[in-house]
Amino acid sequence: MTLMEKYDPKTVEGTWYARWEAAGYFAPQGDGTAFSIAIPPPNVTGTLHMGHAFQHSLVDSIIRRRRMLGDKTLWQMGTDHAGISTQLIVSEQLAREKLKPMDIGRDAFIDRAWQWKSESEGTISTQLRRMGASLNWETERFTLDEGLSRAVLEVFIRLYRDGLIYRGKRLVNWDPILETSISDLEVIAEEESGHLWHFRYPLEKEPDQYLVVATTRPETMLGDTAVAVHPDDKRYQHLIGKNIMLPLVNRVIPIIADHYVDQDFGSGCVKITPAHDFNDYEVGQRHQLPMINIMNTDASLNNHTPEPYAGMDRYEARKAIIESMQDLNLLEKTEDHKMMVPRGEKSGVPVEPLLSDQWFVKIEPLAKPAIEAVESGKIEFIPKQAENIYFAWMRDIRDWCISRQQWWGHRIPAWYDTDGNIFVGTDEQAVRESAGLAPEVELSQDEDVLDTWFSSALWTFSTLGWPDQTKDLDTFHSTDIMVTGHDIISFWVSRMIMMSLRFMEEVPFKKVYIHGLVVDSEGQKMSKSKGNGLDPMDIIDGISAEQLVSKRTNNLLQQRVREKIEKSTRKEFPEGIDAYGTDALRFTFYAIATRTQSMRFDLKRVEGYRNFCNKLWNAANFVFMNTDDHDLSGARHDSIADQWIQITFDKTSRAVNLAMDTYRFDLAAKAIYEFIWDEFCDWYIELCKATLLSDRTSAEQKTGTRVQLLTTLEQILRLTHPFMPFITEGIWQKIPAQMRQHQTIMLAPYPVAGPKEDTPPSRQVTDDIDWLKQVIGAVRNTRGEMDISPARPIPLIFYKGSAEDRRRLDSYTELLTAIARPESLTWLNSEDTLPIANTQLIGEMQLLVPLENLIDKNAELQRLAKKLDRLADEIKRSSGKLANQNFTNKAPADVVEKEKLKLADFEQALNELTLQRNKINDL
RNA sequence: GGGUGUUUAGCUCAGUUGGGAGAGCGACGGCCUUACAAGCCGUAGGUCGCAGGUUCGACCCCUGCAACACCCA
Repeated sequence: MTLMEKYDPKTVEGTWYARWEAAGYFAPQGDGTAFSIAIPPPNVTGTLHMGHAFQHSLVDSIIRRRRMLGDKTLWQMGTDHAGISTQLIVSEQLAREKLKPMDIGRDAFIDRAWQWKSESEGTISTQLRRMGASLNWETERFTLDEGLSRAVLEVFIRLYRDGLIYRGKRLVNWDPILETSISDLEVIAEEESGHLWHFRYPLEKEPDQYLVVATTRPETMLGDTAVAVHPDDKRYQHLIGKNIMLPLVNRVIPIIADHYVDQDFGSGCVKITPAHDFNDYEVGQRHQLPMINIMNTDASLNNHTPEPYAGMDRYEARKAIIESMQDLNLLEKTEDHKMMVPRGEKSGVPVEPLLSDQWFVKIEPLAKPAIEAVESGKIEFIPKQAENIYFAWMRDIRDWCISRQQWWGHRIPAWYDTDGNIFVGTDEQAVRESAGLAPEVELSQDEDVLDTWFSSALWTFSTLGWPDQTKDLDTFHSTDIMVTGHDIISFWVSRMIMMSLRFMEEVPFKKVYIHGLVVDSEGQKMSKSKGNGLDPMDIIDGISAEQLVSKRTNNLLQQRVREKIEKSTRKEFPEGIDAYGTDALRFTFYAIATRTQSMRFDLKRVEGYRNFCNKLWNAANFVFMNTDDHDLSGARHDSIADQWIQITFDKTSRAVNLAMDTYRFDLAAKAIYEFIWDEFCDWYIELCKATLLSDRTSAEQKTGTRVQLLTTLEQILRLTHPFMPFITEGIWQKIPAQMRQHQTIMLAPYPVAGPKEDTPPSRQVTDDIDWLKQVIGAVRNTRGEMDISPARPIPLIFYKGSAEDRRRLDSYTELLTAIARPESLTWLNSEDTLPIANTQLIGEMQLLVPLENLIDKNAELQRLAKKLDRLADEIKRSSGKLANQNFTNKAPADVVEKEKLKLADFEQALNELTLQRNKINDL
């Protein structure tokens, strides 16, 4: 049963996923320990980006390994409704029909949103399946489905009753395009260049005197209700308590003293606009300043502002105000200024701090136990340092604004009567009943919906059936680990911890693995606007340069940006992207999953692992070629190589299991890669050829080798399956059935080697193979250095060897002959005279290749000179160390002893090679 | 401004109790050796960011500095 000649990922990956899913392998089974992970819910209408692909690859390896280890494993699937994003998309669809949401109304809008959801929800699931993610689809959930909505209601109502949800007028981040509040976390502040305008504010009683205030946002002056100076600022102390006549508005406002002011910034005077700046808001609270809201929800100025500014857009007003101030000779100067501009993550426009009625969760009482859960170790962050991000956020946390002025989401279960009294309950009927409201009392429900993260915060338990006490909830909560990015600790991880502790009275997960960010080969964050993103599907399936360019520049409005992206894309991917397959992509993710905050993604790396797949494929091909059509049931005799490969495999499986237990995916990948390529392919298979191709080896020996080839391959496949699920299943299914006790490799046991085996017999085996490797290495070295074709047999002389060397040479002549291709093997004792020869040292023993007819005298002398130089350096270093009494006195005895042995080795090598050099020199 | 992290071969990165600097890719040289040229064999290449300190001994621990990245103001 030979395999195809060349590894083709498309053919290999084929239909396995569909078969696994149909067979129900992803569902929890057996009666092992429960092990569960909840997927960080992707947006239901979204697509899979590199970060997702990376993250889910990591989780899938964890899940697949646990499943193979016999755990009752659940990877819970689900999606969220992505409130703002979806609202935006539907609004854009409407805009193309020249409609606004208001034109069609709330119900029709929500219908459109559901329609869009059903059209696009398949994308992300298909992509997850392409990644091989072994999610349990049978219990898939959605934040807006019936059960999860019930959970949201329950939580809202209970928090409200407990006084942890309140409604209030607060300054919130307002997105003037979306016309909704957004949370702190949905605001992206980036440095931009702007201006600092210095305005003169005249004193009320002495109009010829003035203070200078500097502002980056002149339009807000219309809402100023104070000017603040630092209490210790000597320049202004005499003015504290006096008043300013606010220009343009002609409002009298006080000069106050507050420590918030930075004396060294600008003039040291700060205008205070409590209704339009977060810091000013705090100052305003401290000094009981009036708050004057000067903006409408679209960021135009409202009628609290004087003519002619009322009705102007904020930037129009800015221009007009600067001009007016200049006309009044109140503009002292204008400076260029770099500042952080907060923009809405979704809309991209600068957000406005705006005073409005919003719903809030009082965080402090929830945060306290959440902090304790991490401090006490009930929840463990991996890596540990990530806890700092969490603590920093949690200890300085503000109340969470949970209302959004949108339609797509969980509508806030609050009703108002005409007097503005608030009633909270599951529905209007329930509210009326519990509040004993007469039927004629008019009630209207709050128009707003809840922040998407409010429902996501309940994720670990709501997906398992809560508020119902289901069996799944009982079995799988707390979940075992949450795998997510550091950017989402505050958004989501912290909130899940708070909510789970409150409502489940247990942690949502026992561990949090925080992974880094996947960035492009230049170290830049991947983003649509930069056009440097990669689609995981394109790496799996391949894509032409043309398609890639059009994909990256699609939907980009600015011509200049399009051209730039096209240019950089064509430069980086002149030939497009090859189809590398899921297995190679996944393996790349494991290999780069180190402990750093960001990982550069380089396609060269994927190519390397695609080659690795090809290597594995061909190794399997070799194994099958040599085992098919052979009777493997007969007596077997295991060679040294057969024993060695099993010992080495066990070592590898120990390393992989340890790496996975400590979440070092990179080390696991490395151990597997090195075992398969270096040990199995480069050494074991080559050694096997010696046995299999020789007519001097017995049938028992051949059988031993054939069985061990198959056994090792089968174990490799199981060890590698969690990382590369497709190729491993593909090959595994071709292993003779009697060696497979399961229908699928997915449910076959994961290789776990017993305690470390360092018994004398096993050490003997590995030492012997090491000796063989060294001898063969020395021969190859000689051939390489002396430019002798591998096809040309050369005489080999073993000189000054020990009895052990002699035993090995006698035992492994067959193997040595097959690989090293000697013309002859000669054993010389130390008293024998030596021929002129190339010399390689193997411990005490020398391996000589006589130089007659082979020699290039100068080249050989050069080679030896180089080696001698190196040895001289080492000897200098080593002897210097040993001459230092401090070292010999203070260092541990074994370290000193080791150093002495080293020095002796170096010196011996130096002597031998010097002798050689002199001989050659004399030629 | 505060916090976190990074700085090791040309590139991307490992280096887990402080004791002889590693891998992959790339480069160079040689091989169509009967699984694999997506391969095989070999070679070269590093004051481990800089400056101090601790130590018999520092890529590793401490201090300072620099550059870069991310997070929070």
